Amino acid sequence: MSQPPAVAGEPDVRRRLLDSAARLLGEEGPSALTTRRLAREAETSTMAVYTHFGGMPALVREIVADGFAALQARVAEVPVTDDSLADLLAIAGAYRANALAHPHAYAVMFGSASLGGYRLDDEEKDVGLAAFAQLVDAADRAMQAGQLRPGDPAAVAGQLWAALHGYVMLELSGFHGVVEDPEAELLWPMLTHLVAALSVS
Amino acid sequence: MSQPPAVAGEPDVRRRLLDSAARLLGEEGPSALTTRRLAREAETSTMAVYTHFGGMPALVREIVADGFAALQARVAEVPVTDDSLADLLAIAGAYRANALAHPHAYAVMFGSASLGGYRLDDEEKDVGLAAFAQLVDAADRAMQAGQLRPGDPAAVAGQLWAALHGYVMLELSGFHGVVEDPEAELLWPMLTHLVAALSVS
DNA sequence: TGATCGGCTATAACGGTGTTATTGGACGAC
DNA sequence: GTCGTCCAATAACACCGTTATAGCCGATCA
Repeated sequence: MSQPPAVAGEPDVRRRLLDSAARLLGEEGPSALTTRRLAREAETSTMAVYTHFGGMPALVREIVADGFAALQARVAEVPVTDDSLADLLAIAGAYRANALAHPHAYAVMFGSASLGGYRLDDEEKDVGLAAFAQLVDAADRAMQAGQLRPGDPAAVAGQLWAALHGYVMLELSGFHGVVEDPEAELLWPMLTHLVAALSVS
Repeated sequence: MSQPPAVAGEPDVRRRLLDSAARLLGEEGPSALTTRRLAREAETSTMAVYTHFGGMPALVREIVADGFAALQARVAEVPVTDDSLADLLAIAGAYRANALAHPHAYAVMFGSASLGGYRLDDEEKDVGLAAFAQLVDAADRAMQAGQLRPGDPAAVAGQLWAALHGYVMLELSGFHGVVEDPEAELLWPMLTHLVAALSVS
C-alpha cells in the first residue's frame, strides 16, 4: 500500500534505482556506484536510497541477488543430455560466459571488489550456494549414469567450481595471459583433466 | 642526496609510511588504508604520501610489489626433492599458506578488493608473473624427470595455478563451506586429480 | 468538502575521504 | 651569514555515505 499507482512509462523510484545501479555497475564498475551518482542517474535524491533500501549496502545486496539469479538462470538453460560429462563442461561454459558478460557483478558477488560497505553475509552466501547446487546436481547425474566414480557429488562439484572460479578470476584480472590461448590451453584442459581423473576408469 | 641521514631508531618517513600501510592493510583490511589514517599512524601528514610516492595508488603499488616478493620468497623456501610431483603439491601448500597469512594483501594483489584508485597495470602483472614462473619451473622439472607428460610447462603450471587460486579465493570469501573439510575434500583432491591427469600413465 | 495524517522527497548539514595549493621551517651550499 | 632547496604541515576543494529537518502531496476520515 502507499506506493503511488506507478504511471505507465514512469517506473517507480525503487525500480529506477535498481536499474540505474545495475547499469552503473555493469558499465563503469563499482567505483561509479555512489549514492549521489545513483541519485542523479535515477533522477531523484540520495534520500530515496535510504527510504527504499535503508542504505547502500542493502541496495547492493539486491543487485547481488539479481546477479546470482541471472547466473542460475544462465546455467539452467544448459540442456541435460545423455552425456553427463559433456553436460558438466557445458555448464562450466555457461558459467564463464555469464561471468564475462557481467564482470563487475561477478566480482562483487564473490566478495572481490568490495562495494561500499557491502559484505557477503550468510544469507547472501546461501543464494550463491543455490547456484552451486546446480553443479552438484549435474555431478550427481553423472554418478547415477555411471560416468563419474561414486562419491560425494558436492566434493566433485566443489573441485570443478573452485578450478572454474579460479580461471574466471584470473581472466577477469587479466592474469590469463601466461599462455597464448588461455581458453584452449588452460580452461578446457584443466576441466577435462579434472573430469577425467574423476571418471570411472 | 637530500634525504636526511636517517637517525638510527627513527626510520625515515618513507619507511614508516610503508610499514604502517602494510600493517593497516594486514590488520584491518583495505578500508582502513586511507591517507589520513595512514598519516596518523606514521606520525606525519597526508602530504608525505604525495611527496614520497605521488599518491595513494603508487604507495599501494609498492605494497603489492612487496606482497608478491613475500609470496615468491615463501614459495622459494620449498625444497626441491626427487619427487617432482610432491614438490608441486608442496609449492601449492606454501602458496596457500602465504595467502591465508596475508588475505587482504592477496586480494589486492590479484585485483580483488580495489584499494583506493589502485588498478593492476602491466608492470605489476609482470611482478606477479615472476611468482608464477616458479610454478612453471617446477612443472618443467617434473617433465624433465619424466613424471609429467611432456608438453608446455606454462600450460600445466597455469592449470594448477588457476585451480589453486580459485580454491584460495573461495576460502578467503568464505565460500568453501560447501563441504565439511574443504582442505581434505576440495583442495588436495582437486590438485592431485589434476596432477594425476597430467602425469605419465 | 475540509482537516488531518502519513509516507516520500528535497535540502542541508556532519564527518569522512583523496588531492592540491600555499605556507613555513629546517637544512646544506656557498 | 645568506641563499636556495626540500619537505612537511595547514588549509582548502570537491566528493563520499549518512542523517536530520522541513515540506509536499496524496489518501483517509469526520
